[in-house]
Amino acid sequence: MQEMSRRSGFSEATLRYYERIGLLGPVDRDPGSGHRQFGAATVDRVDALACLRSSGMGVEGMRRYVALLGQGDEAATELRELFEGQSEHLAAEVERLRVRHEYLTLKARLWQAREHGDPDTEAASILRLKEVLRRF
Amino acid sequence: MQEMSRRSGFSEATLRYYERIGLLGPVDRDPGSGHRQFGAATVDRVDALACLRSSGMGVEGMRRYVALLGQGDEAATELRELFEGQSEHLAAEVERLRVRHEYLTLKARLWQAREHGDPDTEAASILRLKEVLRRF
DNA sequence: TTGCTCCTCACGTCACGTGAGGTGGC
DNA sequence: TTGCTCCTCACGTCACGTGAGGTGGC
Repeated sequence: MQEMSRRSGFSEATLRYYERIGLLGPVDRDPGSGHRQFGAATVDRVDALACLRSSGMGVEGMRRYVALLGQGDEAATELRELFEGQSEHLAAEVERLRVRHEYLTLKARLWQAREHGDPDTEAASILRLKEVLRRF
Repeated sequence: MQEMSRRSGFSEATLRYYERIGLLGPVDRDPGSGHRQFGAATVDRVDALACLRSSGMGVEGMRRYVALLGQGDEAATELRELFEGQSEHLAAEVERLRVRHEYLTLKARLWQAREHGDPDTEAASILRLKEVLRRF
């Protein structure tokens, strides 16, 4: 369980929740302890779900993905489109986050300049911040 | 309002919520209509909040940021540390998302191969997927 | 015996979203 | 008059988080 959580980035609570609402399909249990035994197919599915979730897909979308999976190769076109769409979505998100990362770095530099009383670096940081803000 | 929402990426509902809980400080109003008039200082603050939110900071963290802002240069060290921390956090997140983006792209290619009955591309995609999964 | 990891179940929480009903200015 | 954008307020929602109380195997 712990390992699955680390691998996927989902919390243990989230994985239990996903199983409960049917996103994971049937999950085997250890007969003695009742602990979950995630099979290879479930691991693969959770990998995909983790990427889809990261790309902004919600629970309903993931339900749709699971439903398409159940149709196998018949749904190949829809599955391709689904992954293409989320891939583009995530690419755009990554780009936005890169800009915001630059902003945060510059803000750190700005406050460092103020911390040490360095007006030149401060002014330069402010200028570069304005550049970055244009890309918002 | 609309413009502020687009610029920041926050929904209008979120901006109203943030104002209500005190994150935005005092916001001017048009005397006739009661519509919000975001001043330059508020715009700057919302820019910063948007980047901090994107880097995973929650409402409590943003409250802390606003409190530090109120202390001005006295809190320069804490503000530098705050931005440095969130910057690193976001950098790591961007890296994780880049890997996941690659995964989604490969999955799209995989289903495209199945769609067109192209077993070579399918096999190649599966191999590259295994590579990507090692970087999870 | 003592940790450690896992379990279920009920309820709580965070960060907003939504809908009703209404207003000011082109 | 008709859109359009904004407003408030109350309630709803989504996606989990948490805590209580408990279990199996080193």
